[in-house]
Amino acid sequence: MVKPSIPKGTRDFTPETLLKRNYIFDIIRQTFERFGFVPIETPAMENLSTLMGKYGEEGDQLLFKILNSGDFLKQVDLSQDQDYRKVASQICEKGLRYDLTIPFARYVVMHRHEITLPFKRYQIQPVWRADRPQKGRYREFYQCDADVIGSDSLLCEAELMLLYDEVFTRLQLPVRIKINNRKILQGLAETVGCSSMLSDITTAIDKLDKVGTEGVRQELQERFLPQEAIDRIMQYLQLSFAELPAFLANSAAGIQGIAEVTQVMDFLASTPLKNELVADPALARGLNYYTGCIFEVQATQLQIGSIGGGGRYDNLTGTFGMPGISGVGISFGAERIYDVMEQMGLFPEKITKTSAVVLFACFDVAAQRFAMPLAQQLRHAGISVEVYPEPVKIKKQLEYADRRAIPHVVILGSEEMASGLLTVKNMQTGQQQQLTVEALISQLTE
RNA sequence: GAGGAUGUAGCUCAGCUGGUUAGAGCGCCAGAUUGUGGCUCUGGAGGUCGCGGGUUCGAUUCCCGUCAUUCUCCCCA
Repeated sequence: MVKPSIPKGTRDFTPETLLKRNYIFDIIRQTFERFGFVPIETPAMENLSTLMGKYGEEGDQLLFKILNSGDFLKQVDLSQDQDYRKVASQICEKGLRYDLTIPFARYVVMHRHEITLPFKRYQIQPVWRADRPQKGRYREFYQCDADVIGSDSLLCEAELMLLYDEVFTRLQLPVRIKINNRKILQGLAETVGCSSMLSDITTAIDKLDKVGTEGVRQELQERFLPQEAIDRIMQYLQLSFAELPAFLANSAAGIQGIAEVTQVMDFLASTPLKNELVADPALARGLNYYTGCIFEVQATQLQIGSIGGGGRYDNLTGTFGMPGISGVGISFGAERIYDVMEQMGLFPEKITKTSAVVLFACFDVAAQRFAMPLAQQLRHAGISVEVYPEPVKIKKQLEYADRRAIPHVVILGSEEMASGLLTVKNMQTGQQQQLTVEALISQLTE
């Protein structure tokens, strides 16, 4: 006998869980479509050549690689000591996708002739990372991405802010949306005389919420920034957005970044958000492919890290031979949104219930045969119906209805078949009535 | 990659400084109620104490190893 198990960091979803997850996905999907995004899907596996080198050194390590079929050892040169990475590249040509952005870039290039720019796509699919699982972190998890590719306009950024606002409003989950611009951070790096260390600075600043100002200072010291630069960065972190122009006055990039954020705000001037939108100079985001505006969403009532993020990237398709295309996108962290909503009790009561509204409980096979056309009649009236498949004791069948939270049970035996009147039991009140099918239907469809 | 914690019934866990038939709650099954769920009562089933080795007269308990799970850091969603 094999002890049943699933791989580390993966999950089965129970009906209760999946009904709640789908509630979130449905709202996100509907909102994407309301903003004119169209769906695509890409394969779970991509060629490793598509994925490798796109997520940094550590990213390559975190890719799940798929062993070639057939006699994969035939190709391998084991005559001398080899780096395992080299061997891996000889025996694996495919890998599971790590995110939805790179496959999308690949998709755009491959389908360039059938795509009309600007192209607005959304994609809700699982991704895989060979990471060590932790609380709220899995090896298989879903991403919900929407990107606009082929437009430089900051109206896209503004609309994405409205999209975030709409989704979290519908989920009744209060959030703070932060916006900043990579060029502002670049301006900071220039201003403190460390342009070449931009990514060190952004990864350090990114931890501000987690480790505090002293933690950031320490992080910067470990990354060997000059003391003077560190002092000025600490000074920067205290600034409000309004104070940035003075601080970044000598950086063309910095001024450009401020202008971009301001313009996004201008686009939103006459469509106020229901949630908080703040320009936050301290917002960094680790990913290095962002080049313009960057966003992050946090739940305001719970400390749980970000539940969404995104930004503008230039030239994402460049590595696939299609340079000069700019895009901007956002992502929803479905797993964390779920956790927050669960903790705050935001899932509507009715989605946690079973789908069936009526159960037919039959005494014997004759009653079951009698029930079949009645069940169909109810179903055609739009009512979800189950017929209990075994002619066992009514006690047993009522117990089943009780556990599945099915609100109505039709008890069917010789008496009902003779009279043509159905015995309908309301499982909440325990009361029973004798009804014709028509009366039952009209009662349930009121 | 580094460090910690935990593995006992289907689930959540108790089990004293090592001691003879390893317990509880919940769940499950049956009955009280042969055409009626929840509540109650009665009875019942269910355990290689993760696995391997060691110490001992004796190990669920102590030691070592191993596997699994989980948490923190790194990184990320």
